[in-house]
Amino acid sequence: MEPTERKRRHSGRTTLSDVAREADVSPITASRALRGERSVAPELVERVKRAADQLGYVPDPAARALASQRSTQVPVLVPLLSNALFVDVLEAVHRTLLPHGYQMLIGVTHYEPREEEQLLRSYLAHRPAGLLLTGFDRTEAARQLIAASGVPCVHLMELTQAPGVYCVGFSQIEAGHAITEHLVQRGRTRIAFVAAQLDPRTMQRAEGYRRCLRQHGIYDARLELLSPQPSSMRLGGELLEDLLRTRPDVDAVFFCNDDLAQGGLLTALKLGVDVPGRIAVAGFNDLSGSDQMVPPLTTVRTPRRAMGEASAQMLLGLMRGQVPAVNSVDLGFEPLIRGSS
Amino acid sequence: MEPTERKRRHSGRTTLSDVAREADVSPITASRALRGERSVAPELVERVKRAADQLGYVPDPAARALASQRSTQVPVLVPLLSNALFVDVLEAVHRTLLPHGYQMLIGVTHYEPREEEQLLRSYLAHRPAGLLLTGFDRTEAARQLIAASGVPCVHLMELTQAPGVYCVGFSQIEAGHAITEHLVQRGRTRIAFVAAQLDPRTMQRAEGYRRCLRQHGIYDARLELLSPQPSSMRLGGELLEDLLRTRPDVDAVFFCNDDLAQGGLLTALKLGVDVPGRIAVAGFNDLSGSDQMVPPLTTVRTPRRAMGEASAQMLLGLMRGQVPAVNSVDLGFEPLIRGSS
DNA sequence: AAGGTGTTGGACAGCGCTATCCTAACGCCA
DNA sequence: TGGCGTTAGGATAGCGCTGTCCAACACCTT
Repeated sequence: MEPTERKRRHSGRTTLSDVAREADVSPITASRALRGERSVAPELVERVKRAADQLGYVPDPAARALASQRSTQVPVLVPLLSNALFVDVLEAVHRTLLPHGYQMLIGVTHYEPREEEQLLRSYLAHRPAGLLLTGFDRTEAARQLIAASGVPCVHLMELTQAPGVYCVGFSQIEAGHAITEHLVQRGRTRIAFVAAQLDPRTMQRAEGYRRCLRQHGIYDARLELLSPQPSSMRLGGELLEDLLRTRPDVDAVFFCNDDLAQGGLLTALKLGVDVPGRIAVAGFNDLSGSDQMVPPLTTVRTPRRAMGEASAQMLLGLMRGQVPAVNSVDLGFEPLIRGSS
Repeated sequence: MEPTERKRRHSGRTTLSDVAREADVSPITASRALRGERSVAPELVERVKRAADQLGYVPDPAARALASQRSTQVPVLVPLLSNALFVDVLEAVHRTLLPHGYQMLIGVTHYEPREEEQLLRSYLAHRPAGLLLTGFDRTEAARQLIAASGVPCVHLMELTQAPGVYCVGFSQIEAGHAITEHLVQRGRTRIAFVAAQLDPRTMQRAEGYRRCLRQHGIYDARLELLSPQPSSMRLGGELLEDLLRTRPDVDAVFFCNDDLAQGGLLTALKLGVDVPGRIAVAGFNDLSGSDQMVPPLTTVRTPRRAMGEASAQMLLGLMRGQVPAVNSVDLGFEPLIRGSS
């Protein structure tokens, strides 16, 4: 009996050795030629690439990850998928990473730092190439996990100047301030803030709202309507009804996002409340449909696709070992003044 | 010089061997104990599990994939992320697979069979544990890739009775038929079909629409308004305006999805067109906001979360090597009659 | 009691790739 | 021309896990 044939488990796939044999070089040279790592004679590179093409060679990511201690996976952790905001970010990230050979993995935290920590633990076991996280609201354990892993990491949606922390976003506070200021400029004095979900970024917008109204000396805490429930159009409508009933002198509302604002607008329409005559309405994020509302919704355009792309680009640099020119990329925002105010 | 220490590349992570040593068994026994594979004495299993817990052992997916020729990744290919429909499906799939240790990978095909084939090629190189695909519209090469890979595969959104093909969905044709029938029952005779994107499922709904109207002898091809552009609220509004101008006798519209229908409703509102008096409106999918419209949108509730969950469950079975009781799971649909008709 | 059958633990090798070290060849300068 | 630094290819040995075969043993049958 030939013991040599006993343990073949070869899967039949084309391996690097096949390519090397075809190109008549050693497997290591083939590996280096394909990765563009270290210098290999141009002629050999050419030969190897041709052989790989010809054999239809696709590197085995598992083997590669095992040998190099690094995969091509990039987990992206977002609070929700039911918010178009994050879906747009994800789409942009995905589109940016894919051509460079990186796989985006989606993780959903439901705004729960505990869940995020859990996800991090499991994703870090995959030896990810990089990491994209939403905001800065996480457990201390999570922070340590990330630091200890040494995996490059970029933060989305918010900004910080903390050293060694990379982030791409815009100032939620300033954005909240800007849209509130717009309502003030329209002559409104009883401006409400209506919010749901109450995640950190929502609360930063609230902070911008407060600062603005305090500057103008017209801040009134009773005009804040905060609900911990998940955001939805239905809830927006309900909150507007509440508001009109309990604070009848209100003359403007800043909804913390467009879901709520759209629901609010439609409810106003149903109730026959004149917008913007009786009450001006502003939203946040410029989600799909806001421009189609009746009247069209005043809101803040936030750079979600740009954030996705810029954060992915920054991460690509970090994964290559480059040090970015700046730690913090502010992509700004743009108030969109439309018919509802 | 000690040559033994020359090539240590150990990453510092806790490995199976560490666990085995701690539990005082061989690594293989530890492996089997943790996977529940083959029979291992209950006492040993207990000991190994305790050791693993204590050391915080997390198996290395790359090593596992390499050795077993099978990863824990499940690519899910959908046409778009910008449609809430698919996001809901993905969310449900994700939620179902995660507790079983499988990772969902998202692929976006943009309704292009070529792109799908490309994605399949790259994902299959990862030796996925399973595969979830949208519909049946793909290249022959893609079909062969899937078959040759031997990877379990479940199809979403549509149904077929083809042997050896697993699918979870509902009858798009019947759903299109049902909502059209409803408009007929409301006494409408000039019923238009307005569609965008024109993917296979949209065309199946069109087919249901046609069959229904032919049965009633009131089919008129000039009442079909088909646009290849991507679907959006804005486009829905534009198409409705078109329709009212060029087919002034129209008395009902079936929009192929709620995006378009919502845009149509808001445009009607803007133009002062009475819905449902002058024209009845129906949509498809019951997307978020449809119930908040003015008037609330008549539509078809489609089982997107259920499809995501059921397809993932079916795939879990297939990945375990089980043969499902049925190849084709019909989850049905539900017409939601609301104010717009 | 001898032989067959099923169960349980382990040794071994290898999945496909790359990090590390090594060596030979090449240039450069004084 | 000799010494030295630099470059390019290759040999070797894993990365951490599991498939395969084997051996030991318990249990049962005739």
